[in-house]
Amino acid sequence: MGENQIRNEEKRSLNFIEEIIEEDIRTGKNESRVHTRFPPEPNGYLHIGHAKSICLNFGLGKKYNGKTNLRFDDTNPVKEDIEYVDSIMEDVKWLGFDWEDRLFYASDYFEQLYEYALILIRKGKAFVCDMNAEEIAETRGTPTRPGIESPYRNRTIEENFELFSQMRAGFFPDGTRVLRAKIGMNSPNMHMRDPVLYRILHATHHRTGDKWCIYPMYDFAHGQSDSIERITHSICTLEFEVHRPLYDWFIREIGIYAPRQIEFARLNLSYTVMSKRKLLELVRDGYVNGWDDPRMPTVCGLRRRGYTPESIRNFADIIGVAKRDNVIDVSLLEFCIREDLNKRANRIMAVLNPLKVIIDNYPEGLVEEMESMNNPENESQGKRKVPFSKVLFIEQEDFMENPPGKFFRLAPGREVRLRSAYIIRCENFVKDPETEKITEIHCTYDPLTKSGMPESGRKVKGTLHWVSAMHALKAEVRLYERLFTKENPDDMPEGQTYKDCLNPNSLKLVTGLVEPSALSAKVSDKYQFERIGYFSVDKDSSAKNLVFNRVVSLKDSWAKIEKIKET
RNA sequence: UGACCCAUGGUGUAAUGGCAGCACAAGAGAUUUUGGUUCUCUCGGUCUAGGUUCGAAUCCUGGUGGGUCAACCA
Repeated sequence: MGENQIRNEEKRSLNFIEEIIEEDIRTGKNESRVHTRFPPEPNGYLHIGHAKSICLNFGLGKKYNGKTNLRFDDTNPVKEDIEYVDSIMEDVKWLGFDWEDRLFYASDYFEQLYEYALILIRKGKAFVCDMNAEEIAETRGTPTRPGIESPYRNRTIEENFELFSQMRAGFFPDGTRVLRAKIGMNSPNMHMRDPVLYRILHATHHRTGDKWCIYPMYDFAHGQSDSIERITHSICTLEFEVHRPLYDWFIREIGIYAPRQIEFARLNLSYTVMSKRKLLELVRDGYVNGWDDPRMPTVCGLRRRGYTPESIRNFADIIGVAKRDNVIDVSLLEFCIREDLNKRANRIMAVLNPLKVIIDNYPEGLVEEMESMNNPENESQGKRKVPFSKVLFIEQEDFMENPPGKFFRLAPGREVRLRSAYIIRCENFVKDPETEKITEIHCTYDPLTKSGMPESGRKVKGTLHWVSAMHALKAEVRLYERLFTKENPDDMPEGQTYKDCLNPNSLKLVTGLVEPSALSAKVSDKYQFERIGYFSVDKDSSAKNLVFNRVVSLKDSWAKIEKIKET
């Protein structure tokens, strides 16, 4: 253990949750144990906001030598499904976290929760209410006006026992009765006004089947589940702050172990929506192609897009944790994946918008294998051979007939370097007289400038990527952009919704030409297409039909210059 | 016309009564066989009014602004 190492560990500031935890450890609370949990409801797919919570909870468990449970809060059988349970487990694992043998379900505790309800009834702290949902809502009052007590509030303990067991036994149809806490109707906190504890739901649960026809409300299950699991720090988002007094009331009245709830601000990302409802609509109404569409902020969407778990974990780390509302700039997420892939992704050459180049003085039929670095950032990733021949393709954008001042690429009479190959000079070009489109460029190459030769060191302004026409592979390339054109799609002018700012260009399909080494590409392999961006092999890809998703473009200072000129 | 929470550069986050720092973004330059990467530099901030204090982003009070809460959803 060197001194330097100790010095390096020094002084990384703590977030407010870590401060609380370290204080609890210091004072010996819970025998200085740290035990967190990630408690999703299996009614949808996880998104980047959940990823923040997962990284937080599992990260804290790891950091303080504690444990982290995965618990499904599955108290509403009509909305939940095993499909979601499976996808959530897959996503948590993929993100790099392990709940070991601690996979739990709130439904595991239904019997225990029922017992807790009985305790409250016995203490005269809960009653069966015969009002329907509408009546309960009407008598709840408003935040500024107290509610009205239920006429069933003063039933005897015996009567409540009888009715509640009949509820469980299936005597009553859905919605006819509920079990309510008896707290009062005057609290300024709406959640404290005789809240519903149990409702009748003759529905098949994905785990308990038809065993139950009454189900606990989330509020009656969540805190007690944490208590049963001896969670020390129940970390949740801000909107549950007002629920905390109710959880505390349950814990106190039932007389069980009390976890400490800490609330933090949920993640918002610019140019995206995060609510389950909106995400569902995007999928259901066909604005995207499923939950794992690479434009979706879902974990499976990001994965398919080509984001790595490391980049997402790093993102979660960088954005921090606090209590104030926040909107993180997507460019930070993009920074994280570029940083990761820059170090790791092999480079290959691909041309997305091909323009034919003929090297007039290059021998007909000759093919040279050009050696190229897989990753200049990391020599250990090795080298590969790229075939070069007389007819090539470069990008349309890399040639201009009348280039402006700062254009460093190919133009009549100008020289450029072909990456890992020769320096070439544009001698002339062919233009379609009707469309004015340039169809073909004629160049000469300088044989002494082959990559690695002494003459190759000659200064030229630009370096272009290219593919050999006779060797190039066709590939379907899916170019993604942000899904929305507005920074905050949730905040639209009167009469408009987030759907009014969907980006019509969020997906552009092109057929590109890639160098032949791409033939070995396997699903989810990551590449940098030199000078273009990072790409990930889509699950639709096969040797016959290569499919690449653009994860993110490279930073492009030339595009910036051009953009400034436009405006 | 309630309760609770929050307020630091464009964005996010530090500073725990003692020099307002870091990252992203933006801008300038250097390097570069990727207009990438890397490096250097610049721009720019404590919501407001009082109070406490030798000293306040930090503590107190008022204001202002934002958020959350009125499912038999979670």
